[in-house]
Amino acid sequence: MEKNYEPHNFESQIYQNWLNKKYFRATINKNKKPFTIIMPPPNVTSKLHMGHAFQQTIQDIIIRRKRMQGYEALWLPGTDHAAIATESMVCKKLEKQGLTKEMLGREAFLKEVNAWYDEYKGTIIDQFKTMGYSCDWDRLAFTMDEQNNKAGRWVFVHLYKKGWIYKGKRIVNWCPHCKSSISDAEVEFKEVPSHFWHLRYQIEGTNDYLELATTRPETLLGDSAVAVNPNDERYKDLVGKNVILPLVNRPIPIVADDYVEMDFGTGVVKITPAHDPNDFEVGLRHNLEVIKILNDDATLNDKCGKYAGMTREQAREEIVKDLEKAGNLVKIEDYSHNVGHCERCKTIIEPLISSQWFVKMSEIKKPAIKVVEEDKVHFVDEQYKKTYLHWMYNLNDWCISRQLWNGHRIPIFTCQDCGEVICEMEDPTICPKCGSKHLAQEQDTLDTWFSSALWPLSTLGFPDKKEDLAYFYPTDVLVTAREIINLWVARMIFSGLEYYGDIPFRDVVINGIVKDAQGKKMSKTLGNGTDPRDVIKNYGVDILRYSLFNGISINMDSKFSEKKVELSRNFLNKVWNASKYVLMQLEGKEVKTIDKVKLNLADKWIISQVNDLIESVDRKFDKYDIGMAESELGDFFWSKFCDWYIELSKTDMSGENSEATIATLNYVLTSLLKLLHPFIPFITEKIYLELPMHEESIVISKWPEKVRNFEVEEKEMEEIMEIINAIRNARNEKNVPDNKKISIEILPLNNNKLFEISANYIKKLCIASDVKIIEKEESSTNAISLIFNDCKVFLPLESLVDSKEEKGRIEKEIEKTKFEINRSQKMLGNPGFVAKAPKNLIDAENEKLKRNTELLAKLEKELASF
RNA sequence: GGAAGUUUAGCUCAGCUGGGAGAGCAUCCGCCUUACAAGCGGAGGGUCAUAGGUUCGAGCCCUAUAACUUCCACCA
Repeated sequence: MEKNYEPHNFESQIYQNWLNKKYFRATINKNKKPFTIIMPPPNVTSKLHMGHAFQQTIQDIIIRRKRMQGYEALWLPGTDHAAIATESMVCKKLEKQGLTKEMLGREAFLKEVNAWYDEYKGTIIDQFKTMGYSCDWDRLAFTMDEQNNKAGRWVFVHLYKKGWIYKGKRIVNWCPHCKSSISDAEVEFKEVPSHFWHLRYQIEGTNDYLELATTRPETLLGDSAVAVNPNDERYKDLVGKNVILPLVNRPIPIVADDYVEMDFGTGVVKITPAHDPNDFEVGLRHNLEVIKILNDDATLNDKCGKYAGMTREQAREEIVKDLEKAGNLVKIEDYSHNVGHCERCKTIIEPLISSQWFVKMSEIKKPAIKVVEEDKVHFVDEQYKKTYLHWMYNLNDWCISRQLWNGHRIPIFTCQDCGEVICEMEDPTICPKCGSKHLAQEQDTLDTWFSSALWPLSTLGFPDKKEDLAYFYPTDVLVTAREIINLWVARMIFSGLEYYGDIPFRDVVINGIVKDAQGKKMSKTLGNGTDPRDVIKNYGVDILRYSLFNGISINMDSKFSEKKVELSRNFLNKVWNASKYVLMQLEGKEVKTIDKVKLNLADKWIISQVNDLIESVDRKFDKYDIGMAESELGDFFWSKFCDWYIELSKTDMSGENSEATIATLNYVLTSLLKLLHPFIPFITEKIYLELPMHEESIVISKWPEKVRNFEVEEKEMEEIMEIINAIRNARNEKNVPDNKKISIEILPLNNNKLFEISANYIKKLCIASDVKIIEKEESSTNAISLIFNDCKVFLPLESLVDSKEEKGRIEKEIEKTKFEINRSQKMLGNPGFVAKAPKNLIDAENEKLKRNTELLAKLEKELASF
């Protein structure tokens, strides 16, 4: 093995070998249980960022352990076509050439889009491979590939025939500049200073007025009601009456609706169903007329009389003037509020009514609610179960049509001659009703989430390949982000249930966000992000992977910093060096398994510790607490294995029973490498293959299992460790530098054999020239004495010993012990505690009391000798 | 506006069904001890956000408050 840890020398080489050996390939294997993860597909044109590195590595860690545990482990990768983002990028590119998509036409435009995909496709996949991800690359999927198209078509036809797809009206975000509807995600809300215009409408048949406030007086022309809260005492009597809409002199009703907040404004709202999403909803509930008053470019249309042709800004000005003249304007207040802007052109968007396609949700959502309520689909973080259910209970019909060209075109054809609507698996060429060949397909495409919702099904071959589906589906765990619980997770659940009759996954893990060192979200515009590609370049993949998880909970947001990368580098370097040491010890020796040798005390201790570790790490893994599992492994490796065991083993290595130590070193290192492998796959493989006993690759090696514990020896070793700590402490207190050896005398009071066995451990770790086991106490005037329950330790430090100081030290020990005794006595004297506390706690407390009482006696006797 | 999360050492975070406040980094002291100075040994450092409550016992459970973060909605 090379002297220094140089990850770049072997990481990519090792990965290539894994690919060649097809370790990540998963096929139906009746002798194994499957374990499946479907990757949430990253945008096909994206580049690796910290969010990917974090989320995908979580999955790699999970799947690698399962593979080692003997499951047929499938991690199925894929990419997303990201319709909106791509369409907007391609449009921008065209714009630079002075073109628009309309100038190209649909077909040519889609060619451009595909060229764009081809150009960027693969970058993100290559970067995932660099990260060491153990995906079955043969199954790489794309949300626009054939299987997905087919699944989408199947589902659409299925829903259509069931009568669950329909065309309806809805308010969309309309950009008057782009002359297109845009999705909610493309709307930027910005705080804009404006006014609150207080208006008064005359109540029909009276001289009374109703006062209301609005930020958009120009939409008054499209008003079809005013609304108040049904519980509002001020207006209760007016509900059902009419007011006269000023300027147009049209009577409109006063309706009662919960949407209105009593203590906002005057508690009265004008309702414009055609130009406000909330008003539209109110309109539906009260069956109100929908009056569209705007053209596509946001000028007022011909229904607006003298205002027709004005822009919305001009109209606002004119209408306010006219209202003032007519005596309907009460006052103008300053008011600033959020206004939606087009992300691309920054124009203020206009909510407009238009025709859209919908999926009826009332039936399809029912089983999806049930499986989560019953935890058949289990959100590992309970809080998200609430998020999900809250959304599902209030779920309205799903608008699936988008006015984009990129994406899955809605497979509905209308006969231009007889009006017959056709929706089948194959594109029709003639009308089945009238035989006409004049068929027109819908222009709109489907919401990206429509196909994403089928991801676990389509990637496994739905609706065709029933075998893979039967074996790998339902998948085991979904790892995804908080903000798409409703958009994606929910839709996969009802889709799986409706189209295949089973849940798509059993566990849902929602991962946190990786933020910068200050706790700010990493963003391109802020430029505060760390690029994982830079970390890989400078430190290697394992170090990046390790740094992402050390000491964090994956469900919470974490902070990433260069500092953490350095700490990780230090750890991996430690792993390298410790392994190098172990390999040196094993070289040229016959290495036996630990059940074939007579183990030393330290060997038994570390073996017990490793077995506890395996249990604990497994427990954490099973709770998806992988950040904590990593930290525990790191701590164990560094402190228990390196600082304690390797140091202790050095004394046994030079003894006659070194074969046990060799066996133990081999066993412990092998186990630790395997446990660490899911986190840091490359370095562990590199070292593993150097070990004398190894399988073909650590990737397919067997995950460690608990073998045996040595309870007695574990306790004994820990007692010795406690003594070692106390001696080291005394050395430092007396300022004895580490380059000066001391001599140590031990007077056993109990278990004499233990001290004979351990003398060399103490000698080595306390930097002693010799450790003498004595039978009788000698004069202690020139020695420091340390009192334990089972022994006394003397450090004859001659001139450094000050009998006054020694007396003080013993007195301090006595104080401490008395305090402990007092504490125990108080607790045990408390009738409430004795009556209510669990028995094991009371027993433990009694035991402590006993030991401390004995210790106190010894200490007091020691003090008396001064 | 609605909901959720966080608040523990100077920093980053652990702390299991309530039962003596932990780790790493940083700081200070001492060491080139034959795997590792990117290292080894040791030490100091905390009113567990605040105020109440439940309990024999609260970092943990309940109530309120504050600050920060996130998600959803976008409100006349």
